[in-house]
Amino acid sequence: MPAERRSHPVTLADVARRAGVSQSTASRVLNGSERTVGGELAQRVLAAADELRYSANVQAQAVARGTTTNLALLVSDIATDYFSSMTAAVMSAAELAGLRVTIAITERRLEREIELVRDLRGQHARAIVLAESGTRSREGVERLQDELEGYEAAGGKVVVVSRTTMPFDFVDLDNFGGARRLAVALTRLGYKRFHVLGGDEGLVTTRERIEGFRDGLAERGLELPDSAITFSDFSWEGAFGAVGALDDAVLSNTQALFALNDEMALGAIAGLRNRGMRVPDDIALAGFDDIRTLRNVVPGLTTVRVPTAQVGRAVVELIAGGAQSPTTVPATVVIRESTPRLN
Amino acid sequence: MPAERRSHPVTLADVARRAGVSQSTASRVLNGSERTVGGELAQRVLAAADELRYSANVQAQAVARGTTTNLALLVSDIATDYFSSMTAAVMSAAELAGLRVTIAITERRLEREIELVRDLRGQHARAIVLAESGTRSREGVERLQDELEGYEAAGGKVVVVSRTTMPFDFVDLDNFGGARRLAVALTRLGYKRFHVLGGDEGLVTTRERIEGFRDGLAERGLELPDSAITFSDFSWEGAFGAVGALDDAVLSNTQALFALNDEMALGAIAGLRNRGMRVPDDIALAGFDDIRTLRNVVPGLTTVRVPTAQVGRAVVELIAGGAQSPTTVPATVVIRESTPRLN
DNA sequence: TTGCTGAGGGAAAGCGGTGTCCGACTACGC
DNA sequence: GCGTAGTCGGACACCGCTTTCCCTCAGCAA
Repeated sequence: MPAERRSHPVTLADVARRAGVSQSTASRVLNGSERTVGGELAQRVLAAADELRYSANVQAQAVARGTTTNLALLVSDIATDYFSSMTAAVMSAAELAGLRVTIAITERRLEREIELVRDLRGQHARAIVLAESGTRSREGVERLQDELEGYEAAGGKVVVVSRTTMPFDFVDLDNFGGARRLAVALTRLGYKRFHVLGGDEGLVTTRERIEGFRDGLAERGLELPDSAITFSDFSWEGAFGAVGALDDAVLSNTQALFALNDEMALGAIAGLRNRGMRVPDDIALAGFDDIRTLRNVVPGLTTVRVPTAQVGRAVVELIAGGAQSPTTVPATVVIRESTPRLN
Repeated sequence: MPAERRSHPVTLADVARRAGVSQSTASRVLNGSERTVGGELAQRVLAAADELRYSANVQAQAVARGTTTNLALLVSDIATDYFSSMTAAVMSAAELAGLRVTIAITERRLEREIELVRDLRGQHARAIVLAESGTRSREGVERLQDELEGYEAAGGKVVVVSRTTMPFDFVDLDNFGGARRLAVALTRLGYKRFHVLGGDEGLVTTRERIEGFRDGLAERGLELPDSAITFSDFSWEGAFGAVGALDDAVLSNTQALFALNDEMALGAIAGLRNRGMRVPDDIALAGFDDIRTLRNVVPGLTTVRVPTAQVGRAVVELIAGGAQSPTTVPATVVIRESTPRLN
């Protein structure tokens, strides 16, 4: 081993010195530039960089260039099938586009989101992606929106997923259409009496899925009264609790439950089991998202597939590809054993 | 709305100018410093910062200070229960310590890991956490280790989880002990004939769990011949395939399967179902990790719980808390219905 | 030759901060 | 009343890199 025991990082100046060129030249060779550098010098620089194991200080580059390649992804909870697969999708798309992803966890707390956005502005993140469905109190959202607009004014790009009420570029899941088609499919299987397990009442996603479902039923001449909807929140525990609290009468009168996402559907299964009811023997059940873990549940859960990979790609496209038009990602119904044909 | 339509970011100099103080003073007030600033001036700075919605440029701070607060977490695949909960754990512990986390996905590819480490060196990440079990080809590991040592020499901190063969600070899961206790518990339930579904053969985790299991059996006077181990890889698909390929004779001769992690156990269940076998009626099954999605599987899967939150805390402690001594995190056996008492 | 052009190298001025150093001013002891 | 220490602002030199601008020099037309 020759030497290089210097414990402090190798800088561009070191490389330049070693190659016997100016720092400008070294920079041009190593870190991409308009200008070209003569062949022989370029070789020397490359060699020096290699020997010294040079690796550019990205923070310094960011400062000098005035821009970063960081994409910030805001999710509410990463230890969840839906968000972790969304994250994986965004990350792999971002990688292709040469963007680095940093993940921030909002815990669904608005204050935290606002604080995070402000922080990210300071970080000069190139883009902020809000991956969770939004809209709680009207007023809170305005403050968040304010902060995001400040961020955009400072040169950042905002992309929201499934949160079309905000005035930013978005990627929309076809919640409405998916739920509508699910309703139609279920009625075709013979179901007529439904009960919906809703997520947080204020969320756009909740509303869209319910309205889509309603619309689909209407198409088939059926109604979904408000009394046939129970709100809790978008979590396993939420649905578990909601099912536990449901009236016996209600339950015995419904043929199929529609949980607004799979996580809830799984919670519902557990809740039902707790009450001595089995899916689909005693009641049918459908979810939404088609999360990965469904392959572990028996009988298979009927659901609506949301192609997260496609969402990831669309998001990055919006940021890096210069695509302007917002995208709506399709959602397709997947019928499995939890909703067998009736009769 | 007063003004502030400047589309370029507010800098510290702007704030200082507005407050009528020097930049040094503004810096001292806003971004923590040894030195104090007189009450009135401090107030003015704070007010100016607030009006301008100032947010410090972290890259510039990093350059000036020569250090960052970034922790890089290397995982092989984030869309997995085990890693996503590990990630969540590290993130929440890191947050408390004022560290930012960036996640990098290795896809279990050594080349990629090496490249990532080099990259991170350039990013001046404060620490790199290798969260996946390691050790493939001896030679490859040496190159990775080399790169990591370069990173440490440059002032970074390396922490490895469950990969004690490398010469870095580590947090160790008690794979050996957990598996040993599992073996003992299962034999106490009456099981005598086992088959193990192993992960990647070269991985430390695989070896430790197998050896622990073996040790536990030995304690009870039983043996685990090599022929009772089938290697595939640490994934649902791996176990699914392995189970599918198992000899009928082998299968009918074993009372309990031990899958080296839960993901594999779930794959095994699917594989067994495919062959018309049910757990636990036809064969018992145990896993390892106690991942979150187990709450969705019926009958409940016997497993060994690894407290990821604790791992996360230990990791961050090693980085930020100045704790020196490596930690071993306990693993506790959780018996559920997939391994009922025999007879 | 002269004059011009264009390519390519280097010096130096930033980028937005931090931290050192210096100097002014107050407080205090004797 | 003077020396001295202690506070606290501000100037300014960095941090590592990019980029502008200037300069040299080769190539080439007139």
